[in-house]
Amino acid sequence: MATIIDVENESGVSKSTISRFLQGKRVTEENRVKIEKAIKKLDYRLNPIASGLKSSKTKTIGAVIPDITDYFFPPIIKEFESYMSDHGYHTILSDYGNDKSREINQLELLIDKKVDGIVLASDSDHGTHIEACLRRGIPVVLLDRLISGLECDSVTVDNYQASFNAINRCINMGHRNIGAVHGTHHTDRERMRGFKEALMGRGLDVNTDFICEVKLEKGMSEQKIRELIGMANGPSLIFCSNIYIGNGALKVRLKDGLRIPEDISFIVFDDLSSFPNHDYISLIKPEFSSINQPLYDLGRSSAKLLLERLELGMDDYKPMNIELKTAFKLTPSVKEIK
Amino acid sequence: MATIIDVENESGVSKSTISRFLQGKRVTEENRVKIEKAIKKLDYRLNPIASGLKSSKTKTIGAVIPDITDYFFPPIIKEFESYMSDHGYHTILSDYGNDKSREINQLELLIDKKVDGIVLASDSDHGTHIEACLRRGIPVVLLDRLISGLECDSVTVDNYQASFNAINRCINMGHRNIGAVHGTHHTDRERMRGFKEALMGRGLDVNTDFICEVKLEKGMSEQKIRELIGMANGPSLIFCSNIYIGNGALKVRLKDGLRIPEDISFIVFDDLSSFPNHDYISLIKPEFSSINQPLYDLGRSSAKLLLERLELGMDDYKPMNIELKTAFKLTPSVKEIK
DNA sequence: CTGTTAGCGCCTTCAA
DNA sequence: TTGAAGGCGCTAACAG
Repeated sequence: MATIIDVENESGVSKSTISRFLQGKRVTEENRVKIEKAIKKLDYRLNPIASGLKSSKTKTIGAVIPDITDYFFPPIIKEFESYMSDHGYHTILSDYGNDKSREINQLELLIDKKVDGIVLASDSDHGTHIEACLRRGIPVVLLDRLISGLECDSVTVDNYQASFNAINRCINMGHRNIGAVHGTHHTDRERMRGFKEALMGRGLDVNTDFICEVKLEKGMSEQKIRELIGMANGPSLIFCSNIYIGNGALKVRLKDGLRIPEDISFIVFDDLSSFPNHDYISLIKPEFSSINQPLYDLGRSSAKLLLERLELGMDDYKPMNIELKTAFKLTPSVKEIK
Repeated sequence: MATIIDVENESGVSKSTISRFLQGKRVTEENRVKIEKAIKKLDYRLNPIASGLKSSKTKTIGAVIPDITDYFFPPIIKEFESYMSDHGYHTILSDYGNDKSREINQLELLIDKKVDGIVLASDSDHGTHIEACLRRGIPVVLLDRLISGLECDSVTVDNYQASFNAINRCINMGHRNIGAVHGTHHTDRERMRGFKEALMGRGLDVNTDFICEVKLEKGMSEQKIRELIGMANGPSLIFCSNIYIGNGALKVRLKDGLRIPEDISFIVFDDLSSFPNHDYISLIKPEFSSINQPLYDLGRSSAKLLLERLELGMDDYKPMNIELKTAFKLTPSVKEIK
């Protein structure tokens, strides 16, 4: 491997000038030609490790997520990585497997690794580990999930407003007894806040009998949905606060031969058929009404925001918070009640 | 940030001894205690950039794949990253978006980055860019897809044998007119080789009218499947050489109200319902018969193999090739023909 | 087993 | 604008 010294010898130009040239600084035309020729001849490549030693920059960022096999992380990460790559950054993938302690651990490893920045979809209810990054001058962009009490750059969606609006639409369509099955994450809580305020805003009761919390969405939601459906004088519509609960609804529907919307109406936060490779779900009619997140935009916006922060630096840090808009897709899965 | 010099001063032990200690080499008990105390007091962390400069090791590997939003890469990558992480390596994700030239480009970027190794699911029909890695001493593990004429470590599945066996089973069940819709990748070709040899081995014709190639599986397979089904004296069973074609079959089935297996029998290479978050598909009965790949094992085996190669070094390189076994799941989607 | 001594390849003052 | 010189933090050869 040729080093800058080889280029110095080959070109007759000092390595400091070469180094400057490599950084795009001004060099006399004469030297430029000499240097370029030598570089080409030797097939010289800048050694990023050596340059990083002095500057402490690695052109590497860490993407810390709960589970890459989850629905929405692949498209988000794909777009993020692609954008960062186009801007000269490599992306280290760090899957903490929905394990809070591992999330903290992975963040520390990335700090030690000297990444230039981090994008994080946190599952934590405190921000100590994140503040540790910021304190060391490593910017963090929170993705999808905020942490209360933590001042930090972030890219999220309008969970509250979207849910509020969607429920309002259903009320307009005549629904009065509206139930919900929800998870426990920050996003679920935001969505349920929208749900409840929509009801209250229209003077409707928030009937807690109609609201179920499930901790492990992937397994438990089916049962809860059956319970709601089975109630005498139960809800006419069920709001599923995330896609796993929506999948529970889908399973109940398929297994029990539920007629939608005759038997019950559904709204799901996140649209299964909009995820890559899940489009065939749309063939099961009617599709569930859904609130759709802009997945690729989440990836792109967080990449842009991180790059911007990298430009700005961490001095007098003023968090930038981006909230993206979701789209509501109303389908015949919501019955019009006269 | 404390450096090793600080630890030297604090502990009174020379930095070379400290460095050795940090690498797990033998040190007197007395020095060990001194060093550990100083490290703890100063909260010293090894700077990987600096160590990399001398050792030329970055403890980083590149994972180069065609599309992270594809079905099987998330679980594979998850397992790979997790295993590598447990062994002190970070994984750079590099999605080349099914773009051959970008694949080559990404590999070069990773070489320049000085990664210690690469795992690659290639879409290339030649190995020039891979040989460039090997020549520079960067080991590559080919994942899922081999490249003819290239001697390289690899982890694949038994595409040929699995297809051969599956088709044989169908022949045993009485099928004589067997069609196929297949893609164009190396894996598809292997699978079709198994398909054809199974037929020939039993003295059956390989009816080329029953065999369709589709280039863009995601869009075109539906139509091809309809054509096969619509033929007078057409095949009684269709083999779909990959999951995208299987999805085409699923769509035709749902859209056209196809009865399985009364109207036609199906076998698909890869089982949709076995992918994470796709389990609800199994509720559509009968499930397609399928050949199942051990996704997590692909990730784990390639990680293990890469680590092993990192241990062995690249001197007198003898490629190691691992072929994992798939499992055949026979369901009522294949009709018994008397 | 330890400390001394050179670098690893690049960047960054500094004086010219 | 340029070159000389020193240093980033750690590793590795060497002699002891």
